[in-house]
Order: sequence, then structure tokens, then C-alpha cells
Amino acid sequence: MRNTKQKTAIKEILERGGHLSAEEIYVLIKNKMKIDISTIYRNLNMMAENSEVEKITNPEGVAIYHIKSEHHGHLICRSCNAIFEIPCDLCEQLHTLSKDMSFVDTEHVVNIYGYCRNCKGEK
Amino acid sequence: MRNTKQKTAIKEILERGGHLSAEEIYVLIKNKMKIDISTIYRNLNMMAENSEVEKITNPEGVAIYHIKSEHHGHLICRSCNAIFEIPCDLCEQLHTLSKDMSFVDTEHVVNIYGYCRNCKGEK
DNA sequence: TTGCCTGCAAACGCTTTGCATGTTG
DNA sequence: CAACATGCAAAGCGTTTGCAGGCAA
Repeated sequence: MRNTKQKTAIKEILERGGHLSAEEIYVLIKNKMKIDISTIYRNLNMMAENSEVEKITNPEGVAIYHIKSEHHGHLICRSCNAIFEIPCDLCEQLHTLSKDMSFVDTEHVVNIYGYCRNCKGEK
Repeated sequence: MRNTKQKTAIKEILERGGHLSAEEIYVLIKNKMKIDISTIYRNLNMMAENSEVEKITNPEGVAIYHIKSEHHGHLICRSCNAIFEIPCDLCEQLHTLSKDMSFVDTEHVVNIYGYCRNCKGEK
């Protein structure tokens, strides 16, 4: 895997810690250098295969990327689409559940949907 | 919301208890009657708004529909894409977590990815 | 210099939408 | 009869892919 400035730019943005779509990353980078969104997808998918980043799907079906970190859950705001991380103390329980179903678990996702502190009033 | 045979057919299929994409529902119905896939999408989206069915997104980003039931989690097989339900005893904990973040939770999703009993050998 | 990476453009798959027609209540 | 649901076709959107040229090693 070769180093390019596009690749570096994508990593830098993700290392700020956000949860971003390819489109959002694209907008942030294209002001500063020439880049195509297909390059972003290609790099993100590679990084996901290398387990450098994690790919989740938001309620609208759009892929969201963020650097891989400790097991955690997501709070997803139905109003502004913000995603917050929450610590996940449930790993053991989920692993046990899987074993009960003779299922080999490689990963789990805990998503809580609702309204964040800023959007509470709206519904 | 008016009754039509297309609507009835969609409901009947979902009431068998599966987790299906619009395409899969379409294939099952079109052998028996004239139906267009847009009709299926329109009906599923209506039912989702009425909270009759639940809409989740599989790892490939495809919408999957199933009748709304007790809170539960999903075991999702990365090999054959089968989805199994698991009882969810975690509701209270998730609700507490949300409150700690001053987040108003309306719903949560617990997805465990891995390999089901049939596909275990493959990875 | 070699071969991986990029930009560009086109294709792809899932989902939605506009419109004329058919069906329900 | 009026309102709504349907089929059809086309558009929309996020994502992927083929290809020729460019750049890193």
C-alpha cells in the first residue's frame, strides 16, 4: 500500500475522531487538493479491509466511516444525524448470547436511535 | 390506508416471520400476481411509518424488513446473509446509557456479525 | 522503470418519483 | 364518484468499476 497525499489527507481527517460519510470527507479535502470521490471510496474500503477503519451504515443506508477503536456503541440522532460513541460494557453478554445460538461472532454493533441534546425539542 | 391484494400479499409474507428485502418479497409475490417493485417499496415504507414493520439495513446497505416485535437483537451471517433474532435483555442498560448522555432514545439495534452454524467452516 | 494509484466518466444497484390508469370504498 | 393505489418508466443517489495517464518506490 503506497503513500499518497490523498491517502494521507483521508487518514488525517479520520484521526480527528469523527464519523463521516465519503461525501463529507470529500468536501473537506477537495478545498485543499485535487481529489475524486472514487479515490476516497477506494481508500476507505482498503482501510476497512485492513481493519484500520470501521464502516457502519446510517439509518438512511449511507456508509459512515471512523477509525477503529475500542468496542463501543453508537447514539444516532434521527434529527441531525450526529453520531456519538458510547462505551460498550456489553461485549461479554453479547458473546454469550452468540454462543447460545452456536453462532461465531466476529463483531457486534450497538446502535441507539433517538434525539440528541440539541435536537430533543423537535420530537 | 386502503386494502388491496398487493398490500395483503406483502403482509402475509412478512407475517411468516422472516427478514426480507423488497426484492425478495417481490420475487415471492410476482409468481402469483401482477405487482411492481415500486408498489412493494411504497407499502413497506408506509407500514414502517405506521410502525407495523421494522426496517433495518444489512451490511451491504440493503434495506431489510420484518414485522415489528419485541425488542430483539440480530445475528447476521457474513457468509450467507441470514438474519436470526435473539432475545434482547439489554434494553434497560441501553436506556440507562442513553440517559447518561442526555440522549432521548426511541429505539435501539443490537447487531452481531459473524458466521452462522451452517457457514462456520468458511472462515 | 515498474506497477500501484489517481481522476475521469460511465455503469451499477437499490430506491424513489411523476404520471396516467385502474380499483376501492 | 372521488380519492387513493397501482404499474410503468425514468430519474435519483450512493457506490463501484474500467481505463489511460501520473506518480511513488
